Amino acid sequence: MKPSIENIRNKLAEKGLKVTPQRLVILDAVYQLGNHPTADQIIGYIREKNPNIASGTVYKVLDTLIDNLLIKKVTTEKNVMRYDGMLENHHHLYCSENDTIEDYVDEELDHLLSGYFQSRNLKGFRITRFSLQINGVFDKNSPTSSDP
Amino acid sequence: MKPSIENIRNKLAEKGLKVTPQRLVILDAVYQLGNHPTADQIIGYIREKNPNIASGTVYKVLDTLIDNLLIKKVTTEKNVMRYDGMLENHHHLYCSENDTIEDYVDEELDHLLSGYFQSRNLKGFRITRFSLQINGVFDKNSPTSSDP
DNA sequence: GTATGTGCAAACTTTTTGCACTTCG
DNA sequence: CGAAGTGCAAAAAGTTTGCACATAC
Repeated sequence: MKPSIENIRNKLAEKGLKVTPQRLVILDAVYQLGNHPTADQIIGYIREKNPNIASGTVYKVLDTLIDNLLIKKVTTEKNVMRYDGMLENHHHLYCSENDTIEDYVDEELDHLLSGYFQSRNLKGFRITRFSLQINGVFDKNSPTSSDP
Repeated sequence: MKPSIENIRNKLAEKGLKVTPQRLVILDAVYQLGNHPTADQIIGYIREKNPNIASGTVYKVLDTLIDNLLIKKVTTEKNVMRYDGMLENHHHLYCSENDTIEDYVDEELDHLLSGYFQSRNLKGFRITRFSLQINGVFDKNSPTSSDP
């Protein structure tokens, strides 16, 4: 599932980016950490094995990866940026209880939405993409939306 | 359309908040500025007529207003918070070209979405609300989504 | 009068920047 | 070798905090 280092090397090369150890390790960290890590979490993770990396470098590399469409930014209500290695069209489940963000892939929803906006053209606005922020709470009891 | 000062006074009082000049002027600024202002824009606007307000106060008041459900935060890809005086359920049009965010009210869309998620229950996640981020560009030519 | 709110200035967190040095290709 | 990338340390930007003073109710 998670791309191998060799795989990551290719992704960088395909974009014409120089393959540096820092870039490998940063992109790998985004994949390994999975749950939409902050820059800080990425730095922490990397420094375990690679204590010499500069935080400025991490920010620069993350920006480069974003510019080259290898990762995406995820907006949050806190003022920290979070990063996402998933590139396919998807939405997000925001859980306020423990600040987690889960990817939510739902092609049927995508079709529903694009169909909706195709008929109902927003005049003066050309849509490039959309994503649904779904807020709520993860719940161990898996309740239905209608509790007694 | 925009609430009068008297109206704002009532909103604060209804929530059991003390009606201070700072709160009046800050909430008024959010309404007047309209387009999802940043704290900085709010401070700038207020200082024109009221140069003595402290920025710490503005942040504290904004937090109070959020806690009391008088305004909402709007997330952005930049790391600045933006504030929104519109409370009704709505979505946002993000225009990357000039960093504007427009409110988008569409009850039909709301019904479509809540209907969709009622049937298709996300197991383990209790949805409290959702909002659609619609990214794109405002365009003077009002093109359809299917250009030749 | 008292709980609540404000001003101020300092501190904190996150992110950006500039420049000499290094490295990938 | 040369263009591109990194480290470092300083600083910018945005926001939070603590505490003495002020004010709404």
